Amino acid sequence: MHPFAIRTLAWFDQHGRHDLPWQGRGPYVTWVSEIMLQQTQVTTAIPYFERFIARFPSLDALAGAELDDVLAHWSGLGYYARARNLHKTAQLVGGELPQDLDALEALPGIGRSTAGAIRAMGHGLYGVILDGNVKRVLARHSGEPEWPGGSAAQKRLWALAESLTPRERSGDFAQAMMDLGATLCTRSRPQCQRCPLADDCHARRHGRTAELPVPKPKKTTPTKTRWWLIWRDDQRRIYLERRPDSGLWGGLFCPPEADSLDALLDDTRALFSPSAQIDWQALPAIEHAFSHYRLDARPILVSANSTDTVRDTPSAWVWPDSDIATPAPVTRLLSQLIDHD
DNA sequence: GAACCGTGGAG
DNA sequence: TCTCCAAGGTT
Repeated sequence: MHPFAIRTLAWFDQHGRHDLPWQGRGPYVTWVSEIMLQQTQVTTAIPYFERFIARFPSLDALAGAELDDVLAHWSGLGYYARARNLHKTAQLVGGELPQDLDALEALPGIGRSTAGAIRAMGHGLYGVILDGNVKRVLARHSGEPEWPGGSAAQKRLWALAESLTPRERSGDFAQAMMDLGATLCTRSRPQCQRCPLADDCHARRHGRTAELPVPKPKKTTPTKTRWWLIWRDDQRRIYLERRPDSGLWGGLFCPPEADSLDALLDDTRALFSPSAQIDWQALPAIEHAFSHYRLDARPILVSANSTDTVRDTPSAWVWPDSDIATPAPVTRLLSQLIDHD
C-alpha cells in the first residue's frame, strides 16, 4: 500500500468522520447521499437526506413513488434533474444497483466519481473518486499547476487518485480524502499542522497553500474603477504627480487617484484644509483596457488655486496641451479638457 | 470545451 | 453588496 494511503487511513481511523447519517447503510443509501451531495454542502444536505430516506427507505420504495412526491422531497435543494434522475434510475435498475463501474456510469445522474463512490462506499468494492475535496487535496499535495477543473489537470488528478487509492479499504480511503478536504485541507486557512500528508505536500513545502489549487480563470476581465482628481487652477493648469519608477505607468505623470469618490474627496481635503467645502464636477469616464483588467477612470474636476501643501511625490502643474509624459488615458483626458473649453 | 443547472454559506 | 464556490453531471 502506498505510504500516502497508509497515513491517510491511519488519520481517518482516529480523526475522520464516522457518524455521517449515510455511512454504512448500503448501496442505496450511499447512492442517494452521493447524488444529494453533488455541488451541495454536507450541512445543507443532511435534513433533506433524512426526510428523503424516511419517505423512500429502499430502492423499491423510490421506484414505486410518484415523481411529484420525489420532487417534493427535493424542493429547496436545487439541481432538480438530480431528483428526476434518481427516480428514473430506481425504476431502471429493477431492485438493485449494479456493481459494475461502466454499468453505474451508464445510469442517468451517475458520472465517473459518483460511480466510484457507490462501488467503494456502497458495495464495499474497489472504487476511486475525484470530487472537489479530493481535487483540492491532490492539487495541493502534487502542486498541480493548472485549474483542477480543466481537462489536462483532471486527467492528471484522476491518474493520481487511481495510483494512490489502495485496493483494500478504498471506501475508507475515499471518505478519508473527503474528510481531509472538508476539515483540514480547506480552501482558506488549511490546518496543515494536523495534516498527515503535510511532510511531502508540495503546497506546504513551498508555502503556496493560499495559491493552490489554481482558481478558475475568469471569463471576463475584471474592471477596476478608479477616481481621478483633476485639480485645475485659475491659469487652467492641471495638477499631476509622478508615479514611482516601478509598477504600472512607472515614471509617468498622472492625476492623484483613489478607489472611491469619498476617498478622493478626503484626499482632496487633505490638500486644502480638513474642513474645506470641495466643489467638484464629474467629467466623462475614461475607459482603458489592459492585458489583465479594464480600467474605468472617473475624473472629478476641482477648480481651485494651488496651495502650499507639499506631498511626498514629485508633482507638476501643466497645461493640458503640454508634452509631459502621461499614459494614454491621461493624455486622452487632457485633450478632452482642451476640447471642453 | 463551455454553458447550464439552484441554493446557501463564507469571506 | 458581491464574488466565489460547494461530495458533479449532462448537453
